[in-house]
Amino acid sequence: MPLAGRPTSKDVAQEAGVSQSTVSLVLGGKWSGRVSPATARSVRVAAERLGYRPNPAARNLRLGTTRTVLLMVPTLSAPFFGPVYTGAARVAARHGLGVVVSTWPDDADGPAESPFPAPHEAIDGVLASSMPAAALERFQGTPAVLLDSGPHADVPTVDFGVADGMRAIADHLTGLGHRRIGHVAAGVDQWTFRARAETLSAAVAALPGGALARAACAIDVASARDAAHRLLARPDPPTALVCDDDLIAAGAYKAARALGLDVPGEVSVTGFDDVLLATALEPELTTVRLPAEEMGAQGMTALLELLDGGRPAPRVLPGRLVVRGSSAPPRAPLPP
Amino acid sequence: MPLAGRPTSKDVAQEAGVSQSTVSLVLGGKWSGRVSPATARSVRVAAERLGYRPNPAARNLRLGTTRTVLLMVPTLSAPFFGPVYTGAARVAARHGLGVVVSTWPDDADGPAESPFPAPHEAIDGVLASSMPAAALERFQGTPAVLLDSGPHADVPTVDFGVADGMRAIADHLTGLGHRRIGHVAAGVDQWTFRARAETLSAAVAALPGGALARAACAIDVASARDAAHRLLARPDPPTALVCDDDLIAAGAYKAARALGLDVPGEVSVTGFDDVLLATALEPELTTVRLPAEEMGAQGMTALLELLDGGRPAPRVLPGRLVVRGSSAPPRAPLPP
DNA sequence: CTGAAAGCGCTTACAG
DNA sequence: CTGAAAGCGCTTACAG
Repeated sequence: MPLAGRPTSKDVAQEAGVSQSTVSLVLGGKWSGRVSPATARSVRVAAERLGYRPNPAARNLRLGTTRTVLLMVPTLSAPFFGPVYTGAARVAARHGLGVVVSTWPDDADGPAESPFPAPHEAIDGVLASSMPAAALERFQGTPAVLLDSGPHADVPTVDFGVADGMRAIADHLTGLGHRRIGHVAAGVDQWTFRARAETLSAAVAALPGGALARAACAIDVASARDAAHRLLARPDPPTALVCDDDLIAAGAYKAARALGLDVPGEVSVTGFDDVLLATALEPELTTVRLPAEEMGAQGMTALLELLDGGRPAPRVLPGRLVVRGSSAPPRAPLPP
Repeated sequence: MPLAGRPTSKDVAQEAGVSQSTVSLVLGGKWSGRVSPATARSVRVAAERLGYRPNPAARNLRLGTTRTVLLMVPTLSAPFFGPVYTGAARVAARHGLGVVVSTWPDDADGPAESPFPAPHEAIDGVLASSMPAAALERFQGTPAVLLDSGPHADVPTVDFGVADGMRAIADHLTGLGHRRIGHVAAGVDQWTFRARAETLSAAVAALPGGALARAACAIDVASARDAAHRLLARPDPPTALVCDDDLIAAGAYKAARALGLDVPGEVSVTGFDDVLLATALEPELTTVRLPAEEMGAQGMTALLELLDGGRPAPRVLPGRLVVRGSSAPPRAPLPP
């Protein structure tokens, strides 16, 4: 019972010798012209002496709003979500709102079927990022904006121009002369990865002589390394590995090195996202920069609009191809 | 006014033709033996039909607890905090608590002096990680545990054995034969970095012929690269760079490469933390593994103890030296 | 088995 | 300038 024993505004009132409503007026900053300066001062002194802090639950109940927004993400370990939060928090702060982050509850634990909101759902709205296809029901009744989760009929969305980004990668590589492409694909059930796979498939299929091989992996270095290794060990290995994520590209680098293949001399590698890791790698990674912070900001803007009773239009944020040192023309094939 | 118009338990009661207290009993799962199954069913149906969700603010006020804990971190962009969250959330879930994350508010925005808690402080307790020296006052009155913030007289703490970890790095390098050490130091006002600097200084000072040069940087690749470059460009360059963070080590790699220096052949590099990046780099990074997830778990355990009225003892979690490919004996000095 | 009522701690008309 | 009172939406004794 952590709040038990905490002083309330009533205690402060008693200490200051005034009424509870006067305390509320003074500490709420609405006293000028309504309470004498001397009384206000004594209230402040009493509050300070008692270490009084208003009970947020009471205030939230009374006001009908918590001025807090929840950002839901699949994981906090992916570097992508830091900037999303930053962008959202920046816009929120400008409107006097706080942002709090949480991850999808592990369905392993606890009764998933509780009709009750999780406690941290004492919030005004939700920004749900990179949602697994299903999980939207949890928010019925809570204003929500979907980030990086694909188009949706009923809910406002902010997405990246993933297809354009993937096409830019494909164009870049085929422009360099690559024809045998390997796709090291994130085996994750999210819209963005489905869109990446479909776009790449279509782009390579449209290419005379194009051939696509695909290997799926988890979004971690070891799993990506193994998947890339499978592709590179084929009898007709790809000359370029298109990776669904910068982290996956790091795994591809490792696979190439293990096979004694130079990047980009013997195999080109591309990433997706342009997180910090992209420039920490050697060679620096050709990738598509996704404006994560902008996604957070636009998402929060849309949510504010929604909370205001508006119907925010879907937004799509273009990615941008960033060519660095990991892509080059394929080595001329040796005569058979 | 996002909550306006939402159905309340009163609406459900009316819809089901029962009293509000019966609704509360049924939906709260405390009805068996007190409400007839038929009534319970009709309440559930009515709640479903109206899309009723209990108001968490009312429930929190009534119960005096939110069953939510706030994890405060300096930034969400550092990969270190993902595992801290995971560990804390795991322990919390076991006790029916939720964890929510937030960053230190940018003091730039807003009136820092508000006597009111930020809205997201509708919580039972705080896990404050890697605090800037000052910021503790914000929690007066809220049960708090300090993570990675150094010892504290009044507040329970969980810390890493940073000094031991740094000594292990120093011993490893001096054991290899290094004498001229460069410290690429995080210029951040946090206990952990002060402890790292002091320990390294002492270790090198205790070493016959030991010499330490230090350059400070921000915790990002570019800033670290510049700092490392300054050290390596000295007339008597260090043969080993001790970096305060794995990310800083990535910058040191870049500086070495820019100067044509092989790692570890011509300069050894060590990191700290052992985040994912450490094994994505080439060569893989010698570093100290800090058990971040364990810190989150132990911190939450301590907080639960505190909420239970206990006085949890300070905890120190040992780091572990992980030797990989980035450290080697120094090249024998050429005769003068 | 069911309902009327108290009360959590605030904010804000309203009365004086 | 100040205070008494209503009410936000719950949970939980208590009475019947």
